[in-house]
Amino acid sequence: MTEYATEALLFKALSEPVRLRIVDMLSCGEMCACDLLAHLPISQPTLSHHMKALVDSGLVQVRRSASWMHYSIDPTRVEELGSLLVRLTHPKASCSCLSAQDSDHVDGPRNACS
Amino acid sequence: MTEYATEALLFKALSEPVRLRIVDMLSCGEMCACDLLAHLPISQPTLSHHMKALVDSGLVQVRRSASWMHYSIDPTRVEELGSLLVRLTHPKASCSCLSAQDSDHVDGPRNACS
DNA sequence: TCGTCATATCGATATATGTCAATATTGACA
DNA sequence: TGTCAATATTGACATATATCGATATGACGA
Repeated sequence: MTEYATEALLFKALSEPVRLRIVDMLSCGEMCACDLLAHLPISQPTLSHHMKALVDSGLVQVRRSASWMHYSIDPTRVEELGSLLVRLTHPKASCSCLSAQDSDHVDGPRNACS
Repeated sequence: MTEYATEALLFKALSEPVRLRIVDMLSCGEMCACDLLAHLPISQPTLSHHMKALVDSGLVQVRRSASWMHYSIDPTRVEELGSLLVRLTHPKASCSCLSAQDSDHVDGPRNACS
């Protein structure tokens, strides 16, 4: 499962309503933390917590100007997430279940169910 | 935040490494629970738990044949998620922070930070 | 009807995380 | 250096959820 842990973090970053709203707000351009805070029903520490999650995921970039933190969406990273979504869901020739290495099960495939 | 809660559930469904791997396995075609279980290092109740999460999100469809549950990806729902990602991250004319209705803050925008 | 197999649910537990108040840190400026 | 504003961190708490063993349900065949 190790190989999927990193990729799951990208989706996890967007799995909270607050963070989804923040991303939506950032989609119209760079915003500083104080402006985000002014339009969100959350406390300052909570905003800081969520911004850290978004920045850690790489989906959001941060630029410091004096005391202000300016956040913006990283289009490259978003594009990567889109590609990941396609890669994970689009039909492929070889099934990944055959190449999975970290399964505790060592027995082969059972008789196929109808 | 209510408006984003439903959409966040789609990303939440993909925010766990196990579920991401399951989706990857399903991307090559329909699989039954027993086959998924045979290739995953998790217990049967845990698999059932994760499949319920995926089916509830709508990203995975289920088809019953006798005692077997056959799971497959719903391409339509995946497409919706892709569109959602674009909609949330792509630059737009009107910033959603101006139209947000469920903020506890009633004061207007502060002085813009540099 | 009985037994078996596939899957779902229950109950319990551990971990993760969202949230806030309080406090610390950082940078700008006098 | 001292103060202030913006942001980060800490500590505490509540909730969510991932996980498993045990058990229940449901379908099929003998």
